Amino acid sequence: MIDRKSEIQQAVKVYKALGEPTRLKIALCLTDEQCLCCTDIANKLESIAGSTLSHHLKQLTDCGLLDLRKEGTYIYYSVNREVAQRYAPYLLES
Amino acid sequence: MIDRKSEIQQAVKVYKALGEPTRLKIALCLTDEQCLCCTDIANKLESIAGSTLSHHLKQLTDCGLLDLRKEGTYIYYSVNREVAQRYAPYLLES
DNA sequence: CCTTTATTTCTATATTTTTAGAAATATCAA
DNA sequence: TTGATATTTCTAAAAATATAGAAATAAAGG
Repeated sequence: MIDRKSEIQQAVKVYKALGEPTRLKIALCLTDEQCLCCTDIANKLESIAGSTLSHHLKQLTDCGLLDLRKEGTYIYYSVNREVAQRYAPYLLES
Repeated sequence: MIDRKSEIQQAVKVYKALGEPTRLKIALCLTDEQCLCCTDIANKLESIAGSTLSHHLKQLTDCGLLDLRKEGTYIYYSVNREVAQRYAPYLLES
């Protein structure tokens, strides 16, 4: 049972997550590349501290926009297509 | 000629505008009601200062998400369906 | 012209967010 | 166990944002 209020709250979280250039870039490069780990993503962005990236990835996963899969020491991130489709299908164009 | 970079910049602006509860509510009530003036919108939100509302409406129009039409002393706002469709069709659900 | 109403701009304050260094945790491999 | 790499958490500082009061602007009507 998802009520209107909590749905709006998720929408706010998703849009807040995407409303920051670094995080939008992360989301866009994950839709291109399907699945990347933290270090791969860091390499795609000019220069970013690991702790900063971790913080951004947390926001993107907390709102449901990214899924993650742990594999040994690595964590692979990918876009949750259902959430993207609902709130920001723009991400899935290309 | 819209290049990739400025397109991403607009996307960031749109998502930043929607990533704040008051502004998302404004956008949602405009998609419901088609067209409202400042004062109408203020009445739909529990309590908000005129100056604050003005600030939010500016952000929503600057990113292209809202259109406005001046009529005498009044300014009527409405959702730009093209922009909403592109970046956040969620707004147009009903 | 004066008054009223609608809206914006200016200014200041409080809150949130972004950023990254340093230390901590986790997993793997030697 | 030790060492190396991946990632997170803690902490603090700098920057951005949200909010609203007060003054300013704009349009309409008397």
